[in-house]
Amino acid sequence: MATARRERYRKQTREEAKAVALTQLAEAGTAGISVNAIAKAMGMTGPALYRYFTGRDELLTELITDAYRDLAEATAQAVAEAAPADRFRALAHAIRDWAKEQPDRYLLIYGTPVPSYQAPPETTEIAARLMRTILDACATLDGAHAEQPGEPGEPGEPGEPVTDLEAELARHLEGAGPWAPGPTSDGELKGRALRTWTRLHGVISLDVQGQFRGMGFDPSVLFEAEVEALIRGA
Amino acid sequence: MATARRERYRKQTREEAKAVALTQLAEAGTAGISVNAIAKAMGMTGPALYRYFTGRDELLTELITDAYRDLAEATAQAVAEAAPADRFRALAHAIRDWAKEQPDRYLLIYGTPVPSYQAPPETTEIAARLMRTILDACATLDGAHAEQPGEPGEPGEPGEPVTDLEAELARHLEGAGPWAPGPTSDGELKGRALRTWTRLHGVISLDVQGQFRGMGFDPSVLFEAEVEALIRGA
DNA sequence: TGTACATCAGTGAACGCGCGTTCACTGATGTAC
DNA sequence: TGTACATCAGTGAACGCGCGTTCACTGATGTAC
Repeated sequence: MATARRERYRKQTREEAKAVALTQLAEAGTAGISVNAIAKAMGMTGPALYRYFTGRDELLTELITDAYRDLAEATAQAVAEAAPADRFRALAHAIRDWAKEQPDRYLLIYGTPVPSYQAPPETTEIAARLMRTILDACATLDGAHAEQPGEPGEPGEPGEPVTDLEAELARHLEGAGPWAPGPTSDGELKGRALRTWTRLHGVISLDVQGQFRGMGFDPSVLFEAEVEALIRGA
Repeated sequence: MATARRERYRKQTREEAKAVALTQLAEAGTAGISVNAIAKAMGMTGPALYRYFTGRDELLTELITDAYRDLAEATAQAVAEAAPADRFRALAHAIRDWAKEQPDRYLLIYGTPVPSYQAPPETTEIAARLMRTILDACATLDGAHAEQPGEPGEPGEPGEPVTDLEAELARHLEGAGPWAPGPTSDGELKGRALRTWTRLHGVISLDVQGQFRGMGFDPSVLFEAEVEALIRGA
């Protein structure tokens, strides 16, 4: 079918538009992403882009979901490829590496939310995928048992539907008491995952935002210290 | 002098403008802060505001430095008022409380940086004041000695010039090796302060950005856990 | 292989809008004698 | 207390700009016979 070629071109143009949008994001932030400017950069006029996106919001949404998916996939893959004992470290470094390579995309999803922009529910679902990978990685840490659905040995299988993380978290947390210091209860595991998330985000986001600039120390050393502290179970 | 009254009105108008700007910040983010709209909300025309600010950038800068100062002062005061044993907890809660009360101002200074906006050096200096308070609070933790200039007993004395934190940090870090696990060396103290900063920021920023929404757990419990972990020296 | 028709990509003009900023000007408020 | 002058606050018109989005239209690319 010749229609397939047309379809391919279509996809290609969409991708190009998003790529240009990302450079605008890097240069001028979310507010700097402009339909007209993207079109111009691609050598066409503004309205042409409306053949590919219903409007600016759809483009933005696409950028966001892409970023979530990208990060989740990169992380899941890194974890899957690592030896069992290295899984947690692999997780941490995968997230940080991704963020450092594409700071603007990281901030797009984990930075200050775009005001008056409501993310579609789809977004939350993809975001949960990363959380799931973190959970699995935490389960590989010493003493943690592995009764998670989706065996920790193969974390983040792509096709598998994401379990209802929210409800799961809620259940475990109210069941075991919040982060009870008992020996690796379920609540403990969830707490670990959450703390992993927040701590990694703490170092990564401040680093990526340039808040460490001029402070005369190596952010990656600080990051390493946090990772080891997490492994130590602190 | 009648001139004093005029001066007072002037200051008052500036403050009102900034207050309106803050509501705009809350509603539409940094990009939503508009000179014309602020003026209209105050019942005057756009150009009138140019009697009070040289332009939009000065207004923005003022908002940012105000936020830094406000947070630093609130924190320093809370620490100073606390009993020695409670200083660290007081620090942590002061920062979080401030952020939760004024999420937009917190994100203004510790969120995604305004693109193409260069903060004046003055900003860094004020930001260092908070870091200084954190350092002092960390020094009150078990085993830490207190040879910091500006006695930890009275942290954050307002008038005192901020010591060159950057150089200080660099010196200590290269001197003692980065966060050597020795018993409360200077490097260790600095590492603690940094980790305190990044961890608190991790929980606070994600919370304030609404990333925990719908996850079915109480963010303040997570925060508490992090504070206690920091005190435990983990 | 050729022709008739449908679908799609892209253009150019136009819409209303709000932005930051400048400029010349009017009144009001202050100061000095 | 009254008058002459200087300073300041605020207005209204105008500048150029870029934005998202719509609309009618032209060509090109595909499909069906």
